[in-house]
Amino acid sequence: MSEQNSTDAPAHRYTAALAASIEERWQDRWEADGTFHSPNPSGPLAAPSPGWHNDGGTPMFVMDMFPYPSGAGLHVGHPLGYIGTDVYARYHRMLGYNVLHPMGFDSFGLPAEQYAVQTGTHPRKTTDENIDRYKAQLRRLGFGHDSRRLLATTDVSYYRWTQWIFLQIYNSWYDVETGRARPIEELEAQFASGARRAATPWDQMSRTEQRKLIDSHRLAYLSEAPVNWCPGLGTVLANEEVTADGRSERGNFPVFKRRLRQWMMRITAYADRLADDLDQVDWPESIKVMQRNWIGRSTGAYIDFAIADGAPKKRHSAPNATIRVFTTRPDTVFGATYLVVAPEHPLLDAIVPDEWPADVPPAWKTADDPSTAVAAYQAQAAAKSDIERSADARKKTGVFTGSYAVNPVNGAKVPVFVADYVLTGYGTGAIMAVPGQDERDWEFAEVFDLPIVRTVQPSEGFDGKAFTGDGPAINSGFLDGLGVAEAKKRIIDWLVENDHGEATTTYKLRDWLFSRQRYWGEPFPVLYDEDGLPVAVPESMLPIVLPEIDDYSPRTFDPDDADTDPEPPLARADEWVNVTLDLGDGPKQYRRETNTMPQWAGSCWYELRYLDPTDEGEFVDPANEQYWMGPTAAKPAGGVDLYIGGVEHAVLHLLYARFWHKVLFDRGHLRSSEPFGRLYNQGYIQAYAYTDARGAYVPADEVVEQDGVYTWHGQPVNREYGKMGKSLKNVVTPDEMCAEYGADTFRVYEMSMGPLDVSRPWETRAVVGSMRFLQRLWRTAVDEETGDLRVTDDEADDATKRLLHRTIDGVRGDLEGLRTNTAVSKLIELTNQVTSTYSAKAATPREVVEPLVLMVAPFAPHLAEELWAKLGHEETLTYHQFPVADPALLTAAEIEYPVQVNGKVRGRITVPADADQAAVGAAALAEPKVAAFLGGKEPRKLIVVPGRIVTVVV
RNA sequence: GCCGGGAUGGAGGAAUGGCAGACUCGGACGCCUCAAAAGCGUCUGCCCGAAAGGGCGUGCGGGUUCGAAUCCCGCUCCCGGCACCA
Repeated sequence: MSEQNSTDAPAHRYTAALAASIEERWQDRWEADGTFHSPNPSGPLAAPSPGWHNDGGTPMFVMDMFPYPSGAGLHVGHPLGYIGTDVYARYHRMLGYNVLHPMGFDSFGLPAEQYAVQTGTHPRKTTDENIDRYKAQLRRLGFGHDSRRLLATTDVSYYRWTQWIFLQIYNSWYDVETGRARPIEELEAQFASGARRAATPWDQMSRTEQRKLIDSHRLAYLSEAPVNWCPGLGTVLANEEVTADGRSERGNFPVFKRRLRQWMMRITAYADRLADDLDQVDWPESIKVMQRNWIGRSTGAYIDFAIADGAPKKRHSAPNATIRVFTTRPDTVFGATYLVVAPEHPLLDAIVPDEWPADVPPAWKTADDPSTAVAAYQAQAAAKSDIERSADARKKTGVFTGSYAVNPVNGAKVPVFVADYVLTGYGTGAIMAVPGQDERDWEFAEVFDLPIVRTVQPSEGFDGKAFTGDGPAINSGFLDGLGVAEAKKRIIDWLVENDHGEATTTYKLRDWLFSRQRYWGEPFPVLYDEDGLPVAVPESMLPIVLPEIDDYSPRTFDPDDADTDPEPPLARADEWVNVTLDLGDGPKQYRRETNTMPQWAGSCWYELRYLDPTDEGEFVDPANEQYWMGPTAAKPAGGVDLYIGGVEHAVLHLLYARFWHKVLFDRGHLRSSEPFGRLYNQGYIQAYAYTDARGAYVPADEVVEQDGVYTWHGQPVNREYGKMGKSLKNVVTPDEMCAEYGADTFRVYEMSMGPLDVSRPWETRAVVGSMRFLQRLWRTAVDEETGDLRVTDDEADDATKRLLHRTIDGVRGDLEGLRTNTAVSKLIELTNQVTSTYSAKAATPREVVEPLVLMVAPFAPHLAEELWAKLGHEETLTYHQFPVADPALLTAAEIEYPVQVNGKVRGRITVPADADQAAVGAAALAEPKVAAFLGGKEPRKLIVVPGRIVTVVV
């Protein structure tokens, strides 16, 4: 040992270097032994595994929202949830559960494709490199993932099943009668047999007409949908990719709303079940609320308003002369003083007369004739982007159509307006306006000086305009005096009896636009025949593999030329696109679908593939799905036992995945009816970022703070709080933390920062606290100078033993509830107690060290394995039983009670734990300071809370 | 505007009707060291006080209770979601 080294830390202190060697060794051993392999009941992964409970262990499936493998790699925020699930999974292995804990990659996506467009590098290459990097980063953190189940959505062996599931959806229709999806052949059989009727009898339709009819019922269907089309980029864009002034976020090109033929998924068919089945899953209430709001179910009624005769020159016959409105307040129909239809309403053309009718207020005549006025307004509305519409929100605009309708309850002639505050996509795209009970209608009525009739008596003291509360009906004929709920029932009965409407339910949820003009996505297993009609690729021809191409960019156009059509990159792969295939009726020419699926597709079902990742015959073996995800008493809809991820996926991913799961359930492929039985949202780790005087970001790790002032190289900087990001120069990576402290320290730190579901700032300098904890723990069992075990078989002292058992009890409860931060603090307390009691002695009692090591194992698995081995155990502790508390040791022999006098603690007494309340009370009154307050008098009240406190009231 | 969540020391947080501030960072002082780092120990909510001790204190104002960070009523501010959905 050299002179300089002699003053260094002791040779066997738990340092980052020692941690690194321990961690690498155990990671190698776990991998070699297949420690975290979870056997399936059936199939290729059914081989037995070490420590597995083949005879009655309860299955438990724990997983994370899998990452997109970005080029930037992981920062310290990403693993928070992964560590949480790993702690939970390791803990449950030690409780005897059969735990499945996999990981994977959501690897289709735009960044790799954009990089490919810029550099010509195949997205596959970029993606694979990024995945390798992520794997290395994840391995360094010591996760107990079953490595055999690692999957990537870009693997052909994975996406062939994504395509297969698409075919299941495509080949299904939703039977409203039975409330579930059924094979499309059964629908065709119903039409063919006459059990179900179409407008034209089945046998009088051409084969093409028949196919179009069937196609219109599929759960995956082609539709002309308005989308954001950006000719300059050659692609359609998501709403999030369009700026407030209607241009592309990337490139700043104009974006046009265009109706294009796109694939849609009929998620709306499942609206009720997606809303109702939330009652069967254990999710945060806030997420359930967000999903319910997104689905947006509201109950009300359709009411039909006939167009009044007379004014229009064009004559109409039923049903075109009727405007059907949707309302949640049919009880207010007596106050409907006008109608409003959306600018896109299909009936608009038919009801607009050639001339203004007589007696129209001059202010309503915004043009020479009604059709000019309406056309101008329609053009103006069409030019507005969604964002502009909402920016103008509440400023009511519209024009009179020149047409009148008849209120069915009182025969009143009411004007029909067109206005953009009525949305075309919701309800019927038409409303009855009741300004007395609706704030928006009131505002519009003020603009056009329309009559306002109250139909609900406002509550006393009400001084607003529209009254939306409950109250007795007024001015409402036979409804007068009824409350809102009762009035609704009565008016709906009346509407039905008189054939003017019916009760109904509407939803905000829209069908899901499912195609993208991208290269790096799953190809659709769809062909077009010579009639241009879609034909499913037979299952036997899957997978449809992405073709190799030279140029990954879509064709671009003159940015201002809206009348162009997207040409996806795949459209240029001529040999791939144009094929001759025999689908059973002889070789024919087909053209392949050249759109690809959105990135959501792969994440819609990955939890299922984890169960059987190597199965080549099925997407998942039913026996495996039943075992890991089948319904149980505690989990009525089945699904993953714990799914942890960020709240940003509250709606889209979680709703789409539930939808696919339910289709597969309906089609008999699954026993679970929900994919995720329990969901938990971890918080975000955020960070401070610093800007200099010019507003440029400076490296956060070079900023120093003194007395609340932040400076960078001497110049003052401004502090912001938010995300971690490369451009913000505040990224801290787990790699850095592992190098500086070790993976175990990093894991402990992330678990101790606070509750898992709360967002909080990252603070590198605080990580050392977790390092110190592990160092102390190491030192209780290992001599820092010699590296020898310093453990004795002597009995531990009573106080330490009792604390140990209280800790066991507390840590079990905390881990069950995912309260990792309080679990860690309890382990630190116990370690501190052991340190202060035994560090000066020759050795620490084994009966304390062993359970402490086992309890630390879920958090710091490498260190725990190392100590466990040093303690003489040859087997991994992964499947060793978690310590069990001895109830006899959970309470102290004596209890110290604080004694309050009038709410303030004035003294303390120590009594035997088994003392009865009277004895505790007597001891409290005898305490000198308490007695002084009493001054010899009897207390007015004496309250003994067993085990807690004594309160005296004088 | 509507819906949801939140506010506790210098910082992260603990306590869900019973001793507010566990545990951790930071800070002060000390030990060890030639020295520094690491490590270890003591103290660390605020105010008065040399100390003993006392007073105040969980965003603000009320209330219930022997007792409230915790329950109830009324506000303020912050974060997230939705946003003309009839």
